[in-house]
Amino acid sequence: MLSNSSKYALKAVLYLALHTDENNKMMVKDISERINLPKAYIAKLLQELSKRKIISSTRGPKGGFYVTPSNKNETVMQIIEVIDGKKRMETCMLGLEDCNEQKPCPIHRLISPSRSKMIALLENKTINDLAKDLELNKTFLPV
Amino acid sequence: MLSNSSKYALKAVLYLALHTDENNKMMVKDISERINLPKAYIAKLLQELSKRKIISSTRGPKGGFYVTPSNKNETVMQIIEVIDGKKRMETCMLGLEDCNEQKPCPIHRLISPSRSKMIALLENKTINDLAKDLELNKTFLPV
DNA sequence: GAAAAAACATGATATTAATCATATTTAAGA
DNA sequence: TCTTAAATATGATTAATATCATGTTTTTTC
Repeated sequence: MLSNSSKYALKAVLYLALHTDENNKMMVKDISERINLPKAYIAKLLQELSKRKIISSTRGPKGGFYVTPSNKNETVMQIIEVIDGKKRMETCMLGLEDCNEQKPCPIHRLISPSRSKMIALLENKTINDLAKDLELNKTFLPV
Repeated sequence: MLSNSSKYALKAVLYLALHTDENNKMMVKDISERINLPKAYIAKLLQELSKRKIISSTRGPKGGFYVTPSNKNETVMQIIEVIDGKKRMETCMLGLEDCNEQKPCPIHRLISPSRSKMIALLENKTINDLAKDLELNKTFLPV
């Protein structure tokens, strides 16, 4: 469902949402240590997210990655789309090219409702929503 | 969600459910041509399914793969489990080892209900159910 | 304006999943 | 009982994904 990459990306963005802002940037070295994921790999992902304005960054000394209040309004699905591409989530579960409501594959009607629901939830959930839950200890992000 | 392998396996089993029985076996060469998937690959999958009694087979001349009425009572999830293993479907969407109801990851509560629903549906749906839909042209399995 | 510290861009390597190939075993039929 | 036709077992290759490495650009500070 999610690639390893988008799992890592989501973890990193949530970490940034909790621990950074315009005045408290964090460099990739520290992020990767804190969330316990490979530095070079996480770097590539964060660069991609930054290029697509899902998160923010500045180069040079005192630079680093951070998330602004505006960034926090990005949704979970937007992260997934940047990293995995739009298709991955929407493609037919049997991998059929022309599966649709009119010509459904054998499991389309069965699982489509649940999956659509899941996608809708991810599209409506913002980074801010998830960050708040973490702050209130309603959810957990172990390293 | 599903690996390529279990997609192929499900297609092949459904094809067998529609076109074979104890007296009408089909060899892997023909199956692969009909469903338009690589022969050697499909062979490996069918052998695994046969070993696990999800489908049936006999060797030698006039042999081949087939599904019995009993095989048709196997569920979609059983195919997935044989090919992908039990974990793939159930593992935390963020890949966290110790994510659970008591200590949920940031998206656990969000997507867990939809996913559980999906799994339950796959566990309760038999090959026979899906085969009937295909026979009635309620669903389609393009080659 | 030079030096250093950071992200950025690009490409290389390693690991895993997908695909293919082949020798072995079993069953049917002459 | 010999030959042939099928699945079976096993391993090799290829492709995709995950991971790592490094030179380039930008920004800060002195």
